[in-house]
Amino acid sequence: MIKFNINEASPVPLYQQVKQAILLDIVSEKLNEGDQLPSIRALAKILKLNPNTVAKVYYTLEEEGFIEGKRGSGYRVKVLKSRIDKLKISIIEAELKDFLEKASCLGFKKKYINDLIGRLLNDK
Amino acid sequence: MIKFNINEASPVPLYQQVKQAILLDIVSEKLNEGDQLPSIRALAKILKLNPNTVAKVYYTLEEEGFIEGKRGSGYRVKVLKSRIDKLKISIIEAELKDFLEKASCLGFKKKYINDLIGRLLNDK
Amino acid sequence: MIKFNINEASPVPLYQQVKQAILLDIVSEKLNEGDQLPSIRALAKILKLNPNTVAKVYYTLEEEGFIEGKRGSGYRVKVLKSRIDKLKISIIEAELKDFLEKASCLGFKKKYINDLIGRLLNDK
Amino acid sequence: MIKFNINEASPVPLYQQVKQAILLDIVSEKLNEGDQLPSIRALAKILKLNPNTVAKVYYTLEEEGFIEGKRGSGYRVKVLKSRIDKLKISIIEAELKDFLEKASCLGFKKKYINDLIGRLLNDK
DNA sequence: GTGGTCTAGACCACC
DNA sequence: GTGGTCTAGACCACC
Repeated sequence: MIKFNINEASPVPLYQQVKQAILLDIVSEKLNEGDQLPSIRALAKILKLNPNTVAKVYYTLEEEGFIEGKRGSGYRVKVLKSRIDKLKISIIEAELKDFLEKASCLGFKKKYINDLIGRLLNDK
Repeated sequence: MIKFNINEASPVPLYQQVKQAILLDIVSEKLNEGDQLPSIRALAKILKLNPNTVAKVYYTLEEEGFIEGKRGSGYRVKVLKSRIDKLKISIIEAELKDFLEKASCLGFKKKYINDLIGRLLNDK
Repeated sequence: MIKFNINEASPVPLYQQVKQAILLDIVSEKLNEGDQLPSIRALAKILKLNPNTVAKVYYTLEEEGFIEGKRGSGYRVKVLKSRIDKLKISIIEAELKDFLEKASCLGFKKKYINDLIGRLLNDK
Repeated sequence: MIKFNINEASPVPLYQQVKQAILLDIVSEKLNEGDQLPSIRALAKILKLNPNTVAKVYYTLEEEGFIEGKRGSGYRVKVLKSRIDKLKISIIEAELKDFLEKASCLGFKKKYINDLIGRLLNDK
């Protein structure tokens, strides 16, 4: 089951939060080619959202080619392994650049960051 | 002068983007205790925003204790060095945890991440 | 229905007057946990105020933890009985201290004040 | 010396706060007929206000007949004992009515209020 | 329908 | 000049 951390107070629209959660599961291969997604109504019930909001999620994911809907049989994941691998790398590099930029902006030295990373990586 | 990268298309409200930019300059000590901020109207003109929007930025920053305004004489930075140091560390640790969680969620191994960090840290 | 005595001429901002009126009804338990407040637009119409002004009232009451708003479904009262009881007492004691201080400052004797209170209390 | 509790954050304009403080001293007979008031500039310096603001105070107090200014010799208190006595009583009665109304609005019983008053009156 | 953000522009107290 | 309040009215996400 997909893990949704919906944050009501966030300025990010709910439908985008839901979309990101599904996308993350596709990219991390918890959801795979051909997997069935919950129905709009079912997911709306689970997340306590209006079905319109969930419909918007599926509609935009379909537009972007990550899932595919058929009348009467719901939505299924539809995505190439090669596309996922590219996405993964571009996501993680962008995130890391972001982090390093912030760190340098706050005045942290390479050594401090390296130590911190070492510590947190081994905590896990 | 504060660097503002306002993103009109972002779901993050403009006033929060401006607020974050100022906060970043306070935390990174580009803005220091006692420094005068541009007047509401002046900043509004620079950023091509409505004065009300900038007023909201200053008002909420004041509520959170980072700046202080006086009738007739504008806003000034008002923040303790010790508070900044704590903030810095908590920000960078939270960002890093976020990043590492995403990385592990996407299935990247420690080694891969470590190599990537090494590469990007030395690029700079 | 909440009773609003808005005084246009007062130096107290309109939004604070409205806020105080609502707060008084919460503290005096005319408004109770879970009660729905009128929508921003409805209340603005009733009080002949701008919706922004009423929004500010609700926003600040929410910040202080007295009411809670949800997108699409409006604001509701959200306050613990125990908090109300404490508030009541602290309000009435502060008001009374204020009054007694003024009275003593103006040179009224205990006896005079006591008689006056006795008279006014029985008038009611 | 007059005691000024100026509250910068209050919505009550500063000039009205200063005016009230002076008026209270006149009514409580700490300032008496003929007493010299500090000069506009002197008072402005003490209160860290702009001289314009203090000038407004004196100007409106003069308009209302409580003080009188002469070119070259500053302002003096000018008020009849009978007027003060009437003022005193009307002030204290209005304050008390206000207090009792709030108390009854908050649901406090006569007995509770009486006890509270008894307690606070004897504290002093 | 609901609240949240935003613009344009006014008036006030204070400097 | 400065900030604080307020109106009129727009557009968006969500119900």
